[in-house]
Amino acid sequence: MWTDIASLARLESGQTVKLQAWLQRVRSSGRIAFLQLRDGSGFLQAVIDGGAHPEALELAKRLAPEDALELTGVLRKDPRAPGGLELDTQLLARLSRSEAYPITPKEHGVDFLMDHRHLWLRHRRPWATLRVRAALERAISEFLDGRGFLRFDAPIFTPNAAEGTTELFEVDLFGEAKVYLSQSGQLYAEAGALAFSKVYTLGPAFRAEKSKTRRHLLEFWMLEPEMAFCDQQGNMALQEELIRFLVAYVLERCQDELEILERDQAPLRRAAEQPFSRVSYEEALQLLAKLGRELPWGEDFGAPDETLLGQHFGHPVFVHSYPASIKAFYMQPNPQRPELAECADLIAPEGYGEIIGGSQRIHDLELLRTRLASHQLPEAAFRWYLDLRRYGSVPHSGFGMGLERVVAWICGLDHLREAIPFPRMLTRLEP
RNA sequence: UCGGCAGUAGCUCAGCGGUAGAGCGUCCGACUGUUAAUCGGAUGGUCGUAGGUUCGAUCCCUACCUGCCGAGCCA
Repeated sequence: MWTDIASLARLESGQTVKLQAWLQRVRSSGRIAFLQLRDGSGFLQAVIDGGAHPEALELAKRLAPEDALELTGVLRKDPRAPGGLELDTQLLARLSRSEAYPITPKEHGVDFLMDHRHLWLRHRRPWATLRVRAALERAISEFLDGRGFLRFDAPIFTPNAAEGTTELFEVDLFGEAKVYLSQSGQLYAEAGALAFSKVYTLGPAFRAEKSKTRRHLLEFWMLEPEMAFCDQQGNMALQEELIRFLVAYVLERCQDELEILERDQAPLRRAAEQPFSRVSYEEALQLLAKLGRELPWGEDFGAPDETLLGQHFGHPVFVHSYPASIKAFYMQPNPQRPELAECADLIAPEGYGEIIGGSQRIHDLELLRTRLASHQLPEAAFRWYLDLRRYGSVPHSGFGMGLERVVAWICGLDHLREAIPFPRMLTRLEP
C-alpha cells in the first residue's frame, strides 16, 4: 500500500496514497503549510490545510529539515506545485527527528559541501548527477552485452605497471611483498580478448599523480573494452557507436535529471546525431597553429589545446595517429609511417577534453620485445603478456573510457568530483 | 611540484591600527498558496597557526598550515 514519489505520475488525481519520505523544507503560513519532500525516487510538495486537519498542521509547524515522515493524503495535479503534483495531506506522522541540519537553503562553498558529502548526496544536484552515472553504467552493459562482449573483471592488486611505476600506489603485503593498485585493466583485458574474443572491464583505476585539476581523481572508474581480430579503424567505429548510444540513452531516459542540472542539451543532441570528426595528429597541429597555438611536431597536446580542438568541432572529435614517441609501448605502429602509432584520443566538446584513449596493440612478439627494451621495462615482468603474442597472436584493439569524465560532460559539471559519490583526491579523502 | 587567490558566527560574506557586523540557519511569535516565502524578537565569535612591528594587531610584516583556481601528467 506504500508507494513512492516516482510512481505518482502514473496515478490519477483523487487517489489516496501513503508515502514514507524525508522533509527537505517546510513553509507555514498561519493555517496552511507546505512540505517539500524527497524519498530517493523523486521530489514532491505536500500541502496541509489547517482548517481541515489542525493536528497535522500543528505537527508540521514543529518539523525540521531531514525529519523522516509518513504521510497519507490525496493526490492532486496543481500547476502551483513544483513538479505539477501535490499531496493534500490528511495524516502526518514523524518517524524520526533530525538535529539542526547543516546544509541550508543558502549558498554553500564546494569545500563545505564536500565535507558533508554524505549529506549533500540527498540534494537535487547530486541526485540528478549520480542517477545519470548509474544510467550510463546500465547503458554500457546494455550496449556491450548486446554486441557479444563478455564482462571480464581485472584484478585491482597488480604486480607491475603497464606504463612505468611512478604513477602507482604501492601496497605493502605483510612486509613480505609489494603490490600496486591497478591503474588500468588493459593488459588483463588483452588476455581476456584472446580467450573470449570480446571483453570489457569496468572498475576502479588508481593514478598516483599529484594532479589538482577539475579533470583528475586519484581513484576513478574506467571502462576498457578489448577486441581480438580488430584493427584501429574498427576500434574507433565501436567507440563512436558507444558514445552516441550513451548520450542518446541519457537524453531519452534522464530528462528530469538533465533539467535539474540545467544542462544545455543542444551539444548532446549533436553528439547523438552527427558523425564524429576525425583528424590526424598532424592535421590537429596545423589546425591549432591556425587557432593561434604553435606546437612542434612530437609535442603532446595540453589541456588548453584539447579545449580548443573540442570547441572548434562542437561535437566529439577523434585525434588519431600520434607520434609513437609520446604514446605507450604497446601501441601498434602505422605500417606506412612507423614513427606514428595506430591510436586515437576522443575529445569531448565544451572544454571537457579527452574522454577516451585507445589503440591497436602490438601483436608481433619480436616488435613488442623491442619496445619493452626501448622503454627500459623489465621483460620478466611481462612474461605472461608476451605469451599472448606467442600463442595464437592476432591483431587486437581496445580503449579506455573515463566514466567520470563522460558523466561530467553529459551532466555539464565543472569538476569530476561531483561525478562520483565519494571522490578521492589529493585534498579530499573524507568522508 | 610550480604560479595566482583565499582563510572573520553553523553557512555565505562585509569590515577596520583603538576590544566585532549583515544576511541566511537555529529557537520563539505572526500570517490560508508558499516556491532560497515574508514580518517581529532572541541566539550566535580563540577574526587559520606561530612569531614580529606598535602604547595598542582581526587589520601591517615574516614563516607555516589549509583550501580554491590554473599548469604539468593522464581517463
